Amino acid sequence: MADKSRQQLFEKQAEIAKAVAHPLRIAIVDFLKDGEQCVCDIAEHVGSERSNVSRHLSVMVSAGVLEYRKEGLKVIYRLKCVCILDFFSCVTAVLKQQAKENEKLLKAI
Amino acid sequence: MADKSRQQLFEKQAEIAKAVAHPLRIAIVDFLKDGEQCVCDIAEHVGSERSNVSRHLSVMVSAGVLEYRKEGLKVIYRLKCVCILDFFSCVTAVLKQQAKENEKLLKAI
DNA sequence: TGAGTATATGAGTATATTATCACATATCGT
DNA sequence: ACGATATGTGATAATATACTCATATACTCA
Repeated sequence: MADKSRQQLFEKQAEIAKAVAHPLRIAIVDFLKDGEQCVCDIAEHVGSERSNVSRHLSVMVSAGVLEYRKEGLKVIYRLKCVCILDFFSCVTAVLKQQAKENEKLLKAI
Repeated sequence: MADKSRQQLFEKQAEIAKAVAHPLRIAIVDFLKDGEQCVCDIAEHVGSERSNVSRHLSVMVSAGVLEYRKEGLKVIYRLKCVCILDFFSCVTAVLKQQAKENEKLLKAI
């Protein structure tokens, strides 16, 4: 039983991880950390088509990473849980470690 | 310029996120949080074929999430950066929020 | 009501990811 | 050197994901 629900937990976690495991989606989250934005402005900022961005946004909404509100013609998206930004500090830590290793390698040449 | 290197940063971050964006890989990381393990034991613990697990492991090594050492016949994997566990507290926070909302919904019925 | 704008979605294609099987490689003990 | 065991990898098929274009929907304002 614990096994089955553990499995489900892992799947749910994977869904959330997948939701931010794409360069464009990371760019979107990064943009939204400074405040909510409409699809239109997001698309322009990340340099992709609106329809594509719209789809990426809905993936992140499904995963529970983003939420939105409608305002007239526009749909405005924002981070649902700011804690998603912690994810990036974690990722950044991994990157820094890699950079440190590369530096060591370079010095060793 | 900042744009190009930003793009690269997002891609690198996505690579790391992808590395843990799979139920089996999350199960592996969860297993390894208690200490290093060989492929054999990991495969048994997560209930998958060794060759499959081996591939998942190498993905995570490439991304910089895991590292390994060889000991006789065995190859023993461990978390390279414990900070990857922070990722799970972040994901858990998202899940808890979702659970809270579902609870509210239930009560409203 | 009708033109214009923002967003979402269906369909199709291209690409990436995953699991499996068979086989290769490496290491150990005898 | 030989058999046994652990791990890694190539090839393939199944599946999932991403992007684009065309179109649908929803809202605003004149």
